[in-house]
Amino acid sequence: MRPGPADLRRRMGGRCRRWTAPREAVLGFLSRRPGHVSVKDIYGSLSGACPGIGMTTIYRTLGLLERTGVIQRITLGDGQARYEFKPADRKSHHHHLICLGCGKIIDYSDFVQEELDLVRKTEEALARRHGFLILDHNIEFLGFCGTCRARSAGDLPRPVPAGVRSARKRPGNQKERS
Amino acid sequence: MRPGPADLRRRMGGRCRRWTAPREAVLGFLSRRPGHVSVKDIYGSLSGACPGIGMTTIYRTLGLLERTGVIQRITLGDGQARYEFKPADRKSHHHHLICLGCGKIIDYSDFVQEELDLVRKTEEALARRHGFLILDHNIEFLGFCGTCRARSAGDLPRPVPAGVRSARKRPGNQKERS
DNA sequence: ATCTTATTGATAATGATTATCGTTATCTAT
DNA sequence: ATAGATAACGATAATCATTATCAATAAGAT
Repeated sequence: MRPGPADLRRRMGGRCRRWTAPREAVLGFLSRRPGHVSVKDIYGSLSGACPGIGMTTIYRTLGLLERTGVIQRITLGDGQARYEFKPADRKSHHHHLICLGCGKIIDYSDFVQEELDLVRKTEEALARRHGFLILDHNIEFLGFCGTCRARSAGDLPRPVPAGVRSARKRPGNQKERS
Repeated sequence: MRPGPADLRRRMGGRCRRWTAPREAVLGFLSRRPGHVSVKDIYGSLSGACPGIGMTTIYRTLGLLERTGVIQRITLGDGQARYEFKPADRKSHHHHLICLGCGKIIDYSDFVQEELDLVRKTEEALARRHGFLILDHNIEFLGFCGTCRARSAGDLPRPVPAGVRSARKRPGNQKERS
């Protein structure tokens, strides 16, 4: 079942001094909404749960949630960070499949077992060889989805690369920053 | 041996109409310098090879090189894109090990074989299941390097998360558009 | 109910990346 | 070599995601 307010707060452990309406609203929204959410998505969706919430507060709260480990930050290179709620159970581990044509993101969770084997082995070796403590990992596949494959069959030298960054073509731009 | 001007240009195939001094300078610099280079690194290093080159040109050239597949763009989330030359040979395939404390990046190329097995299997399944054409993949491990482990032994609730994003604490910020 | 101070939010500042647009220089054809 | 068409350059202004400030507000402790 979906986590309630008390559960959400509990997940913060002693990592914050005060639990406020904006924090409840942001975390609640993320926990309830699957997928990769941008800051503007959040801002635009909180008029009900927390009217008058400011962008600054959202950014600050996201930073808090991220370092607490309750949410994950994802940077695709389109100049805008995305956030994703991390369910408490380990089962929901997944990775991303990104279309370079339209920017669509697909989550997949196949081969989790094989992946974990590889990852565990790699982690041990990296720890031994470089003195690193591994906490997390990301795997992403880049390519073209069915629709984009059909549309752009073999015209590589197009003016704009087409890529996750295609979003940049519009108005201003990011910064991407990563 | 290191690729010469003619080699560099050849690698562009028919993907650009004219070969110019700025392009030669940017690609030459990247091909010669290992690691993850920022736009400012490039700008600051080209006073010799191409005096007077403008930021705009650098950005445009990087975009061209990226969609041609000669270089790879890396976004770590610190608001600044990095670029890396892709050697022609397949041997140099590697991934990144990122320290959340100081942002240091270590390249590693262990377990390439196991990784390739996993990747191939995953690619086939994803292609079948989602109609995707996979072109590339990225794997990165996040954690703390030896130095940072020692320094911050167990004081998680620190004001600033410490993370790749630590760079953001300084002056302005990204936008990490990546 | 009162007090301390963590949080908030309006506003200005930052800085990476793009859009413009007149100028320059690469290639092609002569 | 030379001339012409136009791809590419570069100075400058514009965008926009993210941060820094700072006075006002409100959680949580006493």
